[in-house]
Amino acid sequence: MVTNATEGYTFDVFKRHCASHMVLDLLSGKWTYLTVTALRQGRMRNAELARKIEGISPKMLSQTLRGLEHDGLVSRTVHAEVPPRVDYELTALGEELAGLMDQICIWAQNHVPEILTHRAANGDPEAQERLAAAGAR
Amino acid sequence: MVTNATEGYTFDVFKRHCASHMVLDLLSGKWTYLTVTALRQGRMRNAELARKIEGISPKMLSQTLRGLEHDGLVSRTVHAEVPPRVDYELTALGEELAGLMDQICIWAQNHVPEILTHRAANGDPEAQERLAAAGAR
DNA sequence: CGCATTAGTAACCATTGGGTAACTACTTTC
DNA sequence: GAAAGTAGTTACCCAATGGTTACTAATGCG
Repeated sequence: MVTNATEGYTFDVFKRHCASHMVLDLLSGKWTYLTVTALRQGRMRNAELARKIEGISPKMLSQTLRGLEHDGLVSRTVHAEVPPRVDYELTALGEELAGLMDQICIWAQNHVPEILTHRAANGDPEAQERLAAAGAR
Repeated sequence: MVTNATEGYTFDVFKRHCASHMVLDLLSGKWTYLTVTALRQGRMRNAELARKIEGISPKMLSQTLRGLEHDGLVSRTVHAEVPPRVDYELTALGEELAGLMDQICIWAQNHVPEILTHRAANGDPEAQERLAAAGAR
């Protein structure tokens, strides 16, 4: 159980119906992580994001950005120009979260070999292939 | 693009088919986060975890633990006793990740009010209710 | 014998998340 | 007048995720 520093809230992440289950919403979703991380590099347009995040469909990019905007992590600015220009930027709140997410990203990148080794040892064929490919290089 | 410190790997999280997409696998999944965080408090048995993580079904607990074990983040020890006793513990690798996840968890807890305010402003009825309930306290 | 306890797994179903493709709206340029 | 470029949305479909329920195995205890 944790007591919130600023307000008087008392809650426990492990309980259902607890507001901090929003954590899960923030982290889940296949594209949230990549989108937030991409925006760390600064303000970007829809098409730029689509190009950067390989494999994201227009629908999911839009949906993910809408979600982040909803939570106040990303701001969306429409410029009155032709052709239209819309850009997205992390808010201060978003920046904070992005920093933490980036830590995990860096950690993961540095431990890819270890995790692959574990997976391969447990019989994961994809991990075995990847390891073999990396070893051959 | 990031170059791995220990090996010679070069990869980019934003590319598909990149090994660091494992990040996503680690973070996604409704229960991974809670399970890892729960295990930060030390070695635990199946039933203890089930009690702690409110709402998790036996199936999902088992599946989540199996996944974490697969990746080498959690170790599973079976004791030759009757009734059977099995306990789970974070490995060194798991501990590291758990620490980072906890940062995000703490951040989220501290910013619940802000995020709820944003959501409420964007017309989210659940957020409006929660805010009203918190205000009344 | 039969029940209780622990730690599951298996089968089945409902929900949701995500992908694909097609379509809109607006204006400048050819 | 038609095409191109920008930023989307909508409809439709499939696959993955997760929930529910029922079942197993092993053994000590009354």
